Order: sequence, then structure tokens, then C-alpha cells
Amino acid sequence: MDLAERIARRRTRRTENRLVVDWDALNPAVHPPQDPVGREALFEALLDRLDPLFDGGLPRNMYVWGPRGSGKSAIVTHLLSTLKQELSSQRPLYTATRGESGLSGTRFVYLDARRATSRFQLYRQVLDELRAETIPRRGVSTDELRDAIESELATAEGMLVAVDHVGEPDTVTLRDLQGFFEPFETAAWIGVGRTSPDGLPLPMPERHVHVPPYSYELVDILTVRGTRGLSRALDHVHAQRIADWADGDAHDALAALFIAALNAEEAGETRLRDTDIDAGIEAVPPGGATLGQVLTLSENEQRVLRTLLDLPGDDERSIDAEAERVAERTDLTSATVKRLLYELAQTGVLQRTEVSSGGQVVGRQPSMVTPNFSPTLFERLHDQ
DNA sequence: GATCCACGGGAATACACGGATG
DNA sequence: CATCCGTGTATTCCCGTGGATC
Repeated sequence: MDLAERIARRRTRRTENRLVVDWDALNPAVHPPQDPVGREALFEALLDRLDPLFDGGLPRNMYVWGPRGSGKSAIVTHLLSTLKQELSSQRPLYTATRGESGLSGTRFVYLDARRATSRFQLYRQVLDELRAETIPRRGVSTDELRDAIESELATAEGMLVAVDHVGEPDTVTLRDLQGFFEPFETAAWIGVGRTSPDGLPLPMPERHVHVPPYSYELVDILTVRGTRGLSRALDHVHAQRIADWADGDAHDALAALFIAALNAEEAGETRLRDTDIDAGIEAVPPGGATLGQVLTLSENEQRVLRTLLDLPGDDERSIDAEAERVAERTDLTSATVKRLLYELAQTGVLQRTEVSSGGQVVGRQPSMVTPNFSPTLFERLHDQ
């Protein structure tokens, strides 16, 4: 977007008199296509390790790790899409114009392990990226998919796959990755996760890239995102306030900003007030489940959450009772809902708290579940 | 007929607590 | 007093079945 365009957009925004002009810019689950703010040194470190790529070779497998909200996903998605743009000379459909080697360029694939939780799904999504046609979800064996990937790689110089969110409670581990990509001679991978590499495969330190939490950069991130998303610049004091509260976590910071904006819009305001910032901070459980995590849950899990949030009143209800209510409002059995609720609590999406036993004397104390994320944010992003 | 996996439910295990036992 | 036991409930674990698709 050039300057003239920016100015034009600003003008229309003003005349519309709206506070928010681009919700995606404020959305903590969305990574803008622009260069991530304040991570130049990390890109250098990554490019160093990817050096062989630039001679048509393959880098070693890598592990990129750091705490939540430190920008790992932003970095890796941006890295892969740029590499793809710059280095893969061929697109899936146009294999006719091959280079001298008779091979098409290196292929680049970014995957979210939350959306590919088995070997089958991982292969399927890799193949889906490599080929233009849609790959079936059923009726095909995992081995067939593997063979298909192999034959696809036979005509390429190599493949670099980045797998985001490895090593979470429900996702594949680094060790799994190693096994999954073992069969492919010309494939290298980058695992991205939160846990420290101690005790994991890939013992060599040169294969690790540590992403530290943000510190002062967080204010810049909020300012940049705010500039894109809001019709007026984000007040520096507000940005600072959110950044201090978020303690280096960009997800929580953006989530708070998003809710602040929502709050102001609902009040018919055209600028953020101090109270909106307060409301934003108030609504986000620090260190809770990220929106990305919640929004990549299966359809039924999200439906259960949505229904749970809509249940009327009664803030003291056992999981058993909650499951019963949710089951009534969906086509799932209460047994299934109950299992899902327990599972969601185990992965940190829901939080379990003891419920004061209503007169019950015998047996183990029941607990209840409450969302470990901002319900407002989830409802808003889920329903859209 | 083959494939994968979400659902559903039952078995196994954990926990709470009162009372019996050592 | 400490530990075990019995009973009842909560929670976790596990796996067979069937739907959807090729």
C-alpha cells in the first residue's frame, strides 16, 4: 500500500467516523503479511542456518523455540512465505519450464501441528501444498500419501517443511517429526514449539534457535498494529500500559487491545478511553489459552465451548450438569460432551475449579469448568 | 473392500470421607 | 494416632463401532 492509498483510506475512515478500520490488524490470531516488528536479528540467525538453500542444497533440521506470544509463528510464517516467493521457481501447475538440472526449485511448506495431529494428516497437508489438486481426507492410506510425496519430491531440488506448535498436549512431538520425515531423503524440517530443547532430539545447539520473550518491542508492536487497525493512533500511554501488563506476551497484549477497541465501539466512541484499556486488560486471563489454540479446535469442540458460554446463569454447576445442558443443545451425547470438557480442561482451554458441594456429603468433590480465554474475543472471532 | 478417526460408552483409577482396625 | 477399608462419586483411559470417502 503506497502513501497516497494510505491517505485515501484514512480520509474515508474519518468520514465513516469509526474507531476500528481493520479488525485483522488487532486480531491476536492473525499474523500480518508485513515483516514482524523487532525481530531482525532472529531472521539473520535463521537465514544463517538456512544458508545451504541458496546454493540449491538443504539445511539441517532445526528447532525454533520460545515462550508463547514471542512471535514465533509470525516469524516462521513470514519466513516460509518469503522463501517460497523468492526461491521456489516453480509453481505446482507449471512444471514444464524446469531449470537446467531438470528439477524444479525447492518446495516450502508451512504446517500448523494443531491442524495436523497424526502422521496421516501431516502427510496429507504436505501433499496438499505440493500439489494443486485437493487430496482426499479418507479412503487413502498413510503409505500411499508418503509414496505420493516421494514421487513429488523426485522432481524437486528439495523440500523445507516448517511445523508450528509441536510438543503441545495434543500435537506431535519433535521426535514424531523426525520419524515422519525420515523417509524423505531431500526433506528438511523446522519444528516450532514452546518447550526447551533439553532432552529432546536434535542435541546439537547449532540446530536450535531460541526466541526470547519481547521486552521493549512490545510497545512498538502495539503501536504498529494499532496504526493499521485504528482510525486514530494508539495513545502511547495506552500502549505502554498494555505492554507492561502483558509482560512480553504479544498475544495477550493484542487480545487486550482488541477487546478495548470492541468496548469503545460498543459505547459508540471513536477513540479509546482509559476505561476501554482497563476493560481489555480485565477481560484477558494472562497466560490463558491463546485464541489461535481455541480457534483451531475441532468443530464440535468449538461448538461445545460456544454452547457452554451461552448457558444461562448459575455460576456453580458441576461438569456433569454442564455436560448435560450442553448435550441438550447439541446433537452430542452428554457422555461425549463430558469427555470433551475434561479434555479441554486438560489442555488448558478450560479451567477447572472446585464447586462448593451443594449438600453432597459422600464421594469425590465435583468441579466446574470456566473458559481460560476471553469469551468475548472467542465469540466474536468464532461467529464471524 | 480399504482407509481414518470421531463418537460413545464402559473399565479402570483417583479421590473424599466416615468408620473400623491395629 | 495412623492406617486401612468400604462406599460413593469424579476423572481418566481406552477401544470397538460406524460414517464418510476413495
